[in-house]
Amino acid sequence: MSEPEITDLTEAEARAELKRLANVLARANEDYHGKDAPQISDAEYDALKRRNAKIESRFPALKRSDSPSDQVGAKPSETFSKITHAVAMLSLGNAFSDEDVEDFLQRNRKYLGLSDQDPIPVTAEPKIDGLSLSLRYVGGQLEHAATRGDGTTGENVTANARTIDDIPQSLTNAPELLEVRGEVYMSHADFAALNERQAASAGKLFANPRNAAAGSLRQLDAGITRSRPLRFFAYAWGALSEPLADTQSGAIARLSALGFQTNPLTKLCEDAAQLIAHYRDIEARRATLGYDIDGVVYKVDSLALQERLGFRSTTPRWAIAHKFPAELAWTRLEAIDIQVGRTGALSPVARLTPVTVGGVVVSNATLHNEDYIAGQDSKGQTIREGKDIRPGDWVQVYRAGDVIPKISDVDLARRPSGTSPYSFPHRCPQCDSEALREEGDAVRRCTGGLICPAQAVEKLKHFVSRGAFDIEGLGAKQVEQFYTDEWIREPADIFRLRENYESGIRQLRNREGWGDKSAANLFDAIDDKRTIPLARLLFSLGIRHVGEAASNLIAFHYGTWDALIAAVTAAKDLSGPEWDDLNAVDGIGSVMAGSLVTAFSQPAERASVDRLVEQLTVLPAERPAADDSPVAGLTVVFTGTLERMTRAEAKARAEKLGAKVAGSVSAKTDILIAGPGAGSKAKKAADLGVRTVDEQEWLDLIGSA
DNA sequence: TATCCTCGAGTTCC
DNA sequence: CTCGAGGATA
Repeated sequence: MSEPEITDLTEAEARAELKRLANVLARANEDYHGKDAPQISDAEYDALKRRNAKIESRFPALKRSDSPSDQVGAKPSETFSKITHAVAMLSLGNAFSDEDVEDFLQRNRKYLGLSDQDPIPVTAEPKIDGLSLSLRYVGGQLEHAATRGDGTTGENVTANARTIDDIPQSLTNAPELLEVRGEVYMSHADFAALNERQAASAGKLFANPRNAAAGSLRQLDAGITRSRPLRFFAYAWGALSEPLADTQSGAIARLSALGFQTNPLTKLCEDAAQLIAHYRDIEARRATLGYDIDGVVYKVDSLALQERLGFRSTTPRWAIAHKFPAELAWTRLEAIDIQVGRTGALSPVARLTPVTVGGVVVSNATLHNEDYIAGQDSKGQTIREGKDIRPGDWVQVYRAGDVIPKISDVDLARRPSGTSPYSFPHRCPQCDSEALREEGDAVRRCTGGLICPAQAVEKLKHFVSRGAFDIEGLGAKQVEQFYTDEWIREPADIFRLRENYESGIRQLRNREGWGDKSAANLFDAIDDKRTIPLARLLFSLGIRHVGEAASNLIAFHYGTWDALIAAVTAAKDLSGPEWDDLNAVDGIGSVMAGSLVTAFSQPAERASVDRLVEQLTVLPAERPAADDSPVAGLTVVFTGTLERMTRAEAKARAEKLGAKVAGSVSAKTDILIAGPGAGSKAKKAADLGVRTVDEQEWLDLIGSA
C-alpha cells in the first residue's frame, strides 16, 4: 500500500489525511446512496474507514466535526440476511462454586419431585470459548448456517460455514431434518499464526482467539473465511424430524458417528462429586488443550428428564455452565464519572488506566451505585473488607461473566496520601436538579424529569431501540445529534421529520453525509413504523417498571389503546374498579400499576403521548392464537397434593398448553385440579359450580404422554 | 414474612 | 451479563 504508516505521520500530515479521507468517504457514500455506480469496493471502503478511525485514535484532537466515523446514512455494514431459528438458541445459567453445582442438582430433584438421594446422571464437557452456530441439514444436505444472534434470529453465514473443514456438507443416515448446534473456534496455534500473517500484511491484529474466530466467520467474502483456520465442535441440536437418542450422551455419540467433531473430554457423571472432580481435571488441563475454554457445561443426561424440566424464561433448567474463576488485573482508577440514565438513575463509572483483562483491554468499569463505592452491597453488608474506592487508587479488575468489567478489590498500601472517600453528588451533573435517593433504594435519581437533557435523550434512545420502535437508520448517535440540533425533543417529533424537511423548515442536506437520498431513506424507515402493535408502543414510552414483559401483559389485558387509556385514566386516584382490575392482572402489582397510572395522569406527559399516538396506527393486541389444545384459554387452579408431577411442573405444562394458572379459585376459574388433601379451594369451587377434576382426569384431558 | 423467580435497568467491548 | 426490586408463592 502506498499510504504512509500512521505511526510516521506528523500532526499536519494527519490533519491533511483526515480531510482527504472525509472527502473520499463522503463521495463513496453519495455514490452508494445516489444512482452512480460505486467507485470503490466494499473492502476498500471499509479499509479507508478503518484507517480514518486509526488516525483519529492517534490524534484525537484532530477529529473533524464531520468525521466519517460519526456519519449517518453511511453504507450499511450489515449485509448478512437474517435467519429465524426454528428452535431458539438459549444461553445457560451459571455456577461459580461447588455449592452452586450441588444446588443445581438439588433444584432439579425438587422440581422433578425426587428424593434428595435419587441419582440424576449428568454429562460434563468443556465450554468452548468461541461463537455458537446452528447448522440446518435437510435430507442430509447442509441447507443453512446461522449465528446465534439474539437467540431468536441470527445471521446467515452459510457460505462461510461451508469453508470450515469440521462442518460436513452432507450427512449419510441422518434424520430428514437435523439442526446441529456447536461452537466455532480457533486453536491457539492457528490464532498465533494468523496474527503473525496479519502483522506481516499490516492487517488488523486480533485481541484473542474468540475475536479472531468471530471476525473470520463474519467476513462478507467467504474466500477470506476459507483462508482462516476455523474449527467446530458439535454439542447440541435444534429442530429434529426424529430423536437422535434418548440420552444427551447418546445424542453426542450419534453426532460423532454422523461425522461431527465432538469434544473428547465429554464425560457422563453420576453425582455432584464426580462432576466437580471432572471440572477440576479439565481445569488442570486447560493450559494444554490448545484452545480457549471458559468453564464446564453440565447437562442432565436423560432427554425425557430434560423435557420435563423444560425452560425458564431464557435458560434451560436442565443445564448449567460451571465457570472458571475470572482473570484478575490491577490498574489505577483515574476518575469516577457519573452517567444519567433514562429513569434519572445516577450511575458511577470507573475510568481506568487501560489494562488487559481476559484478552481485552478494559478502560471503563461499572461501580453500580453509591454504596458499592463505599464498600457495601445491597443488603448493607460490607464488601471488600470495607475498603472504599477513591480516584487515584490501585484497583483489582475482573470481567464478571467474562464480559462486564467490575472492581473487586483496592490496594490500600498503594493509596496516595491525602485522599478522602468519594463523595457521591447530590445534584444531577447534567441539569443540576436535586438527586434524591428514596428510602430503601440503592440508586440516587435526578428529579429533573424531561427538563434534564440526559433523561430526555436517553428516553428518546429507548424509544427507537430494538424492542421498541426499532427505526432503521435512527440509532443512539443520530438521536443525540437530532436532539442537540433541536429537531427532536419528544417522540412525536420523529414522525414530523419528513413534513418539516419537505416544507423546508429543516435542512438535512447542509449536513455532511446527508443527501436527499439518505434523508428519504430515513423518512421511509420512520414511515414503516407508523403502524405499531399496542405492546410495543407501550414499551416504547419508557414508563418506569413497565418493560417488555409487563407491556405485553397490559396490552393483552386491555386489547386496544383506547381501552387502555380509558381504564388507566379512570384509575388515576389509585382506587376504584379500574384500579382493582389492573392490579388483578397476573404479573402486575401495585408498583407497576401505580407507575403506569401516574405516567398518564401527568398533563404534560399525557399531552406528549397524545401528540405521538395521533400520528400512529396502533394495532390491537391479540392473544397468540391459542393452539388447539383442549385447555387453551382456560383458567385453571391446582390444589392438594399432586402425585404424578410437582406443582411447578404442572404449572409450566399447563401454561405451555395455553392455559392460565391462577392461585385461587374465583368465578373466572374454569377447572380446579384437586389432589388428595384439597381443602377450602375445593369447597369454594363446589360452591361456585366450578368444574373439578383429579390429577389423572387432568392428565387424560391434556393428553399427557 | 421469607424465599424464589423473573423482569427491568444499568453496564462493557467488539 | 449483573444487580436490585417487584410479584407470586409457601
